Amino acid sequence: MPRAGLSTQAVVQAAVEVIDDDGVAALTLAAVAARCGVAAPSLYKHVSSLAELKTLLGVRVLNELADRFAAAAMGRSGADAITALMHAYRAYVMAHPARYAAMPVDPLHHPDLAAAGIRQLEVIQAALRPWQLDPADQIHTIRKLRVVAHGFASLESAGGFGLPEDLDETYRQLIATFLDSLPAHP
Amino acid sequence: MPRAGLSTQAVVQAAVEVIDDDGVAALTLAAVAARCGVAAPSLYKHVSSLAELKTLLGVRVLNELADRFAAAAMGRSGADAITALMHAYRAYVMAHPARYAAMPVDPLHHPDLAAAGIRQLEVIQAALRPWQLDPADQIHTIRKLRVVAHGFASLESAGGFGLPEDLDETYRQLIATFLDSLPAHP
DNA sequence: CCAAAAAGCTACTACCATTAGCCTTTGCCG
DNA sequence: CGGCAAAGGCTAATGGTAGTAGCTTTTTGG
Repeated sequence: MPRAGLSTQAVVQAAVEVIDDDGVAALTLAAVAARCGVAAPSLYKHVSSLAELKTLLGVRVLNELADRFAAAAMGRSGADAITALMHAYRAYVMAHPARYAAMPVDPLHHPDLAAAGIRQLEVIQAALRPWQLDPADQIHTIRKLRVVAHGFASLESAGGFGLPEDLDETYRQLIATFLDSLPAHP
Repeated sequence: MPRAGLSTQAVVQAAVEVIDDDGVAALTLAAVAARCGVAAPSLYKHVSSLAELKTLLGVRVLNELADRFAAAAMGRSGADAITALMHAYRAYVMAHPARYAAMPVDPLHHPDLAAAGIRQLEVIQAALRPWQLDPADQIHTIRKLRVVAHGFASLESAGGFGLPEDLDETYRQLIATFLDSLPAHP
């Protein structure tokens, strides 16, 4: 019985590979165990339940997207930074649709997910700084940005748009409309 | 062994009640059978599989939302009609979040769902008629409307907005921004 | 070098979808 | 009105799922 050398993060990594290959519905402990070369009950040494594995997967994916956000915003400001953020969001979702489907939509309500969710928020807040919005306006603005990015990305990744062509143009118009809705900034 | 008097539509109705009560994750044949007062295998006389039941549920929900759309648009035109449609969308989702979660996002790709999906589309097309958009613009415009309505409603119904207050204002702004992005009409 | 913790395993339970095959009710036709 | 076939229930069984219990082996730390 040689030891497989697993760890919690290795199990999460296997879960990512399972959903990348076969979709989020194929995420079972049996599939993860098979990929790790281990019997299913052995996973309980590293993960307390399937629900916890899904939460850990959520943390992983939230952080991955926050990294993309930070990279996209770096060295840009104003409308340029916002545009880059929104394109980074869409690019991530299309590159990893199953991971996006595994990303919880309400991270702030779960203690283990909140930190990763806040990382994303902070990047957006920083990008909006040039507009010097008052706190209430800032909340509405961040919400609207999320609505546009999440709405478009979730529809696109789920095949919700009938015709595949011209989606770049639709998204470009959405970003332009969102930017137009912001007050002028110095 | 008195007969329960089931039918396919009665089974779908029981499925609606199951998800309304316990969420979309609780939709199992066992739960539906219990609500019908019947053993689980008996459902196969009316429904060929759980997957088919989910499709039928999707048809039901798509048509229900299309009905709301039609009712909201009736007797209105222009920006007034669009505003009413978008509020009807949000109101339906908040009244029946589990049904919305059971609504397929890509109905046009499934033959059994396409008709119901097209009903929704036609109501939106009719509401946009005053703008006399050319076909390409019409596609982009309908997509943008869906992005805003679906993005907001799916985030709200999933608890994706941290603070509950002022959501009416956020949605109002989104609708206003969408309407501003349309060309002026006569 | 040994003891204890960590990390595997098998065996088991409970629940799920689905199939097979049986039996009773229902409705139609002679 | 009788009977027969179809329809709509049922139980039993299969294979897949999450999770638990308890055992064995490996690793590690004193």
